Amino acid sequence: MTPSNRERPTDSQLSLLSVLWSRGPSTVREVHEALPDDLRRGYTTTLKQLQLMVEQGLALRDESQRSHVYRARVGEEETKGRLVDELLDKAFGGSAAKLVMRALSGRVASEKELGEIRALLDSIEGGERG
Amino acid sequence: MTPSNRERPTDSQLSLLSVLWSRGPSTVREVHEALPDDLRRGYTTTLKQLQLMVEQGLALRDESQRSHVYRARVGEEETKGRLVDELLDKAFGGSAAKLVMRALSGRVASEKELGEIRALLDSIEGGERG
DNA sequence: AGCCACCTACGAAGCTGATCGTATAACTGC
DNA sequence: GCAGTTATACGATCAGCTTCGTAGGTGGCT
Repeated sequence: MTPSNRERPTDSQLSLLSVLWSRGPSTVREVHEALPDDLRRGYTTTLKQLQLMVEQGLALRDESQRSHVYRARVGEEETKGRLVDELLDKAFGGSAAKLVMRALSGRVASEKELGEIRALLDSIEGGERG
Repeated sequence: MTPSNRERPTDSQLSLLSVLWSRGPSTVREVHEALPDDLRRGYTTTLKQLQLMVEQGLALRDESQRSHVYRARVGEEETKGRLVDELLDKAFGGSAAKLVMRALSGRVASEKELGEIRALLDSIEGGERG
């Protein structure tokens, strides 16, 4: 039932998806303009990518207008979750804890973020014990 | 001074590095045999990969024996840390907390792991406050 | 109608990574 | 010394991603 089972975006596709996730349904031009400068290429490149993404099941498009409107077909949470899972398998033998530790030791997290993580840990432990 | 600044392994190279990290210096054959079945290709494929990895600065080799002995040139912690950082930038806008939450909500971590994460949080907060 | 701006479609080229086949060198045992 | 086994070296292929140029359609405006 989940429409997107095997589709994983490339880095470049992920940057377009990010635009779609944050802007919602958008034309090629809108996506193109919304891209950060360092990721923006030619207009037709953005177009082609979006077309490919439709072919690959990552996006949908509405052709009812002259300027086609694209929207993400894969969810943000789901997609990012998959990326994390992949990294987990590839590099951490599936151990989320190891990944978490590496993520936290590498970068400085704000106190607010640390608090959120604690809260998450609480909810996990609370939910699992009972 | 860090010998490996730009080298990031591909998925396939990462699997070879994992063998080198766990086995230590190894011949091509040893690496080849140590690979999990689903990642093992032809022998010459493993050979070629290791040769490329030397070229790219990911591995070193000792040619003093007939069977060359390869060892990782990049550190495990460092390399995995870089992979995490990349994902962080690509998908989580650099927010370690978001990645951590996704990692923890996706998979079940053991209580031991959760405890370790808590300890890590403690040490971060303890170290940062004063 | 004619022109211009903007749109989509499509194909080509360049690059990288992965995989393998084949050629060739070196050791091992008889 | 020869055969067989095991190594390395190297080139070729294939596939996928990225990027762009160009062609052709559509709409608006004068």
